Parts: sequence; structure tokens; C-alpha cells
Amino acid sequence: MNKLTNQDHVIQVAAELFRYRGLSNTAMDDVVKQSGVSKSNIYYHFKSKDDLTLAVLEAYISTLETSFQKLFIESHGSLIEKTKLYTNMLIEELAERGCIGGCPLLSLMVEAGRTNEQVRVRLEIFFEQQVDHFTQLIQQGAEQGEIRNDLPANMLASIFSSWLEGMLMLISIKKNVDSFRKERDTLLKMLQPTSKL
Amino acid sequence: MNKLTNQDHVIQVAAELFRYRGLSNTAMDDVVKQSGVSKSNIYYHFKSKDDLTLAVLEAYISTLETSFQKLFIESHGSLIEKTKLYTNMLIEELAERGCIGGCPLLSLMVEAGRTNEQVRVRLEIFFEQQVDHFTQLIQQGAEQGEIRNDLPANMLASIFSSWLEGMLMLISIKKNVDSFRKERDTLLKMLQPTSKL
DNA sequence: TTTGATTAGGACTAAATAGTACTAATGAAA
DNA sequence: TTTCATTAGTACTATTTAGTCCTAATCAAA
Repeated sequence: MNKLTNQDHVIQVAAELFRYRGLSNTAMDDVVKQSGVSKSNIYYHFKSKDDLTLAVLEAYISTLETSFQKLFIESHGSLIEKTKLYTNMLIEELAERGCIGGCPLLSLMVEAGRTNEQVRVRLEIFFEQQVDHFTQLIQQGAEQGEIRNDLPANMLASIFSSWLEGMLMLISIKKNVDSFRKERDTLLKMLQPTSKL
Repeated sequence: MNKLTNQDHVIQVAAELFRYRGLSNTAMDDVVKQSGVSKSNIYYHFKSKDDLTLAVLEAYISTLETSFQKLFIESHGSLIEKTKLYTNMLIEELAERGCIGGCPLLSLMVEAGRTNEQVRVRLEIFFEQQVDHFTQLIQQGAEQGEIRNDLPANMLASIFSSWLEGMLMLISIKKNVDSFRKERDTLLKMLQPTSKL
């Protein structure tokens, strides 16, 4: 267990607080208390709450990209199976925190994206890349006959991305993960070639 | 133009402010200024900001239900066509306000749903009903051969609902509506029977 | 006319909160 | 040892903001 720098530790603590309580319900003093790092030191590393928010967003994204890399690129199995593992992971994480907050990225967009343009732009870039990655995977899947090839891969990728975000948010409303698997499996069937049904 | 009561006028003004600036960036004094209604009168009708928020949520829902009724129940045409009109309407409304806020319902969930359980429960009921309505329509569409019948209607309805919400939120990130139609039309094709493709 | 509901005005409170100022200690590297 | 980055502590400011209090007017209905 290599000790984190104060800076990284503050980011981790803030990330957790933002997820649980939301951005606007988390005071800088909460971050001070929860992290044990002095306020002066926090403002030494982050010039404002907006600045800290941006760092937290970067941490969220980094975690997601790592998971994506591990589950989709470095692992073996069919695309459908990989997708199941990836969405399972997201859902389990959400369930662990009582379904609170839905997707941390969208929550940050709602709470900061209006006034903090940097947050919006960073999210825009992330989702653009995510759709690009999905598009590639779907393209490959189509070539191998695992995914239907009668509809444009980038549209299927966009649909999946939108569905995933919406589903995460609706779970935070329902506070219940039960219906998730069936819904996801149905969507995955819709992505497969008709011959496979 | 029958004049609104103060109470309804305040709700309308607050609804617009919440959509544009968000809940936590709208002070009660903003509502006072924008509506021209005195603060004492606002607190005469709404015992707290949470209370006003709940009334605004009710107004959002009421508007949506009216549109749904008009476009899906009282009008003629295929289900696919009706769905296009309904989503067009939502998107045009979002585009009119510069794509800000995405779906007002989800925004309220993020900004109020954590601390105001009434907001969450009301949203839960609304989305449950919405999926029920979509399920019925899809069921009918399936019987008439317009929608595929090899997958459960309620799952298709859930998927559509999740997709719609996610898409609205992602548009608020992209600040751009251009890709919407193609994505929606692709999803609609996925809902149709294979024979129709 | 009387009564009860609605309205404005305006001053005020209490609390929360982002951010600052300043001092002094600590630690690591050169 | 010197130097520079990092850290804690603590008090403080300035602002925002939800909500209250109290008075007095207006208005509609009984």
C-alpha cells in the first residue's frame, strides 16, 4: 500500500463525497474533515472548488477507461459477453452505494456543467471517445457475424451509449437493480443478427 | 388569455428558471424578481423551496402527460410515426433552450432527489407509468405487425425509456441535436419486425 | 358590511459556505 | 546546510440564501 500524495487523496475523498452527497451538497469543509487534509493545503493544490471538481471528473474518467481497457481490450470472449461483464461491473458499483447518484458523470454534468464549461467540454470529449470505441468493437463484431450488419455501427454505438446512461439514471430513481439484466439482455439481442435469434 | 393565479404563475416562472439555471443556482429571490410576486406571498403558497420544487415537478409531468395524450392517444397514424412526432417535440423544446439541462426530470432528480425523497418517489411513479404506457402501445403494435413480437413488450418499452432519457442528457453535453434523428430512426428500426427491414 | 383569503413590502435573522491571510512547521533534495 | 515545496492551524471575511416577522392593504364572497 503505497501512500497517496495529499493531492490524490483529496481527489479520492472528494470523488466519493460527490458521488454520495452530490457536488452542491458537499462543502469544501466536508472534504477537509473527511480527508484530514488542511484547508490551506487543499487550496494549495486546487485553486477553487471548480478546479477540484475538474480533477474529480478526471479521476472518474480515468477509472472508467481503465475498466474499459481491461474488460474489452485485454480480455477474451465474445463482444456480447464482454459487454455483459462491463455493464455488470457498473451496476454492481451503483448497487453498492445504494443506487445513489446514477452515473457520476451525468450527475456532475447536471450540477456543474451549466456554469463550468470545462466540465462540459471534458464530458463531451469523453463520450465522443466512448462512442468511437464502441463503434470499433461493433464494427469488428459485425465482421465476425456476432453483431447485425444491416445498421450503421456508429448508430448502434450511440444507441448503446445513450441507453447505458439513461438506464443508470433511472436506476437511481427506482433504487432497484432487479430489472436491469433482462433489459440489457434484450437490448443485446436487438444488436445481434436476426439469424442468431 | 385568462390570467393565472399567483400560485400557478410562480410555478411557471420557477419551472423556467430551474430548467435554465438549475435548481441550486436559482435562489428564491430570483423567483421573486422574475415573477414579480412578493416573497411573503410565495411562502404563503409554498411552505419551502422543496415544496415549490415538488410543484414544479408536478407541472413538468403534467405537460408531458398532456403531450403524450395528444400525440399517442388522440392522434392517428402508425406507432412509429407517432413516436417520431413525440421525440421531435421533446428535441425541439430542448434545442430552443440551447440544449441546456437535458431532461428537466432527470435534472431535478440529480439536484433534489438525494435529499427530497418526495421528488424521487414522484419520479419513480411517473417513469413506471410511462413504461406501462409504452408497453401497451408496443403490445398493440406487435399485434398489428408493426413492432417485432419476438421480444417482451415491456422490455422494449424499458429500453426505449432509458434510451430517451440518456439521449436527452447526452444532447445537453454535446450541445448539438444533429445526430439525434439518425440515432432515433435506427432504434425504431430495431423495434420493427425483421421482415419489415 | 363583515369576514377570510390573498397580496405587497421590507426589514431581518441565522446559517452555510467559498475563499483568504498569515504564521510556522516539516521534509526532502541539492 | 540551505532551499523550496508541502503541510497544518486558525482565524477571518464576505456573500449568498432560505426562511421569518409584522404590518397593512386589497378583494371577493356571504
